[in-house]
Amino acid sequence: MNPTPPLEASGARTATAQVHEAIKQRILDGVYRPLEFVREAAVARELEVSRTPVREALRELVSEGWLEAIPHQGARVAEWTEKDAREVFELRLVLEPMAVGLACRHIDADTLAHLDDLASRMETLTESPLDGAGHSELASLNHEFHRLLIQASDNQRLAQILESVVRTSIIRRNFASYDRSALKRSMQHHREMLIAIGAGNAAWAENVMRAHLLAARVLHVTVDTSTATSSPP
Amino acid sequence: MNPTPPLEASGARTATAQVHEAIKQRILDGVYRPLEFVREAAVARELEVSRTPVREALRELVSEGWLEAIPHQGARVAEWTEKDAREVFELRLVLEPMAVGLACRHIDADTLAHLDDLASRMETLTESPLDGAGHSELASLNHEFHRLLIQASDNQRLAQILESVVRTSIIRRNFASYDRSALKRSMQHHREMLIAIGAGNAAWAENVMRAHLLAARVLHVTVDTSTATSSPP
DNA sequence: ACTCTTACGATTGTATGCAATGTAAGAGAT
DNA sequence: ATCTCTTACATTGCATACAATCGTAAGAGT
Repeated sequence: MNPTPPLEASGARTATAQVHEAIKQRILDGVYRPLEFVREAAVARELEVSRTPVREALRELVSEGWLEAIPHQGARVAEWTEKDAREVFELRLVLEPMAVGLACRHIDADTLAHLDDLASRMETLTESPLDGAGHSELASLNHEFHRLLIQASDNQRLAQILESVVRTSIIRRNFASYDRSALKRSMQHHREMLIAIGAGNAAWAENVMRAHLLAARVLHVTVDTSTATSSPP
Repeated sequence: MNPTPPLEASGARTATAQVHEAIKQRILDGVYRPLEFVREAAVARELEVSRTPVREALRELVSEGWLEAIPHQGARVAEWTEKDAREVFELRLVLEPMAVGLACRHIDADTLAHLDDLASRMETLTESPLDGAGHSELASLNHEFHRLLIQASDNQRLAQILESVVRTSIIRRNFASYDRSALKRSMQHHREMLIAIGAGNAAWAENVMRAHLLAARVLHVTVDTSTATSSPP
């Protein structure tokens, strides 16, 4: 699924993997801001390792798109532009429907039950007004819902691509801009997708996913409706 | 006076970049075979550098999917299974039509002319019987055609994803299994796509691309089942 | 005031030594 | 013979020292 950081039991990983995680977390937390350089020596000092594992972690993060490398100058946090947001949405709009379509053929009962549970917990959350922590938990559950759905597609490459594409955009995504009706509609989409998948109706599930993403896009960015891509037959 | 991005286009690249290229070439050439470990010390000796740039190049190649890393054991050439082939085809079948669809809106006259030239050269090649070198050149032109089309989509992430996805499958792809009619049909697809793009008809172009890929899959699946066994010496 | 040169400091790039880890062969016991 | 434990070896993981390179700012010359 995620090939780059060698995934092991979270106790005895290598130093490189730990540094990798730590830097990624700092980017997500906004400690390192866009266009800011991540200095090898500074990270090494703070995490109490040598520069070697830091360098290797930085190279990996560059390959994953978190940082951009400038030879002999260093690695800095990738900037997030309007064009990036558009690119990611275009990709999600094609890949996530593909994922649910494939999931219709491969999903097992346990996964479906897990997804159902996640959907229920999100619905419960949205029944009362949300504070900051509520928004944060909702975002977390939502991310897990989409991640699990993607895994169920049984296409490792698709899963890896989507994971990386979605995670880079997740930084500035939350539900703060959702009003009550938008929230309820979003939850409804989740529920409807599960029903379509349970019925083995791929086309239904795919189109609900497209509606789900397009509805979210309206809230997150200013949309040029002419950039819509046609759906496969 | 030199606004050109300081990327590795120059001849005086870093040792890491050179090692990266060298190893990639050896994988493509079959010097390193699937599941074979690429040893740091051996590569360092042969390329006359230390283990450090080799290690960094290996990490990058792992992130790009050329190798798989096993902690404390090394990096080995990723295996290519039937499932891999299926996954890649599923992705191309969705992403390449998307790319041509987007290209319909963003493409410029120069690129279109370049594509036209590539299509013509391929057609010329297929008019006479092909030897090994001919197949190789056709494959090269074909790869360049698809690459250029993908670039024209003006979606950098899509381009990067497709480049990596297609590259890993290109190793075992050639036109040796194409009979005369299949070759001509393939060339016809290229030509028709360019006409559809020139007319700005995205749906047309997308569907020709799907047909193009599905037609190719039929031939490659046949090839795969007959040559799936392990290799000679 | 302006431009070009140059020296310096900061940072990355590379080499090498040593520690940690996994693999496999062999000795000893059952 | 088979199993287990030990041990030696090959390889990766990490730390440190040194070299190469870039950006900057001071200074000479015009």
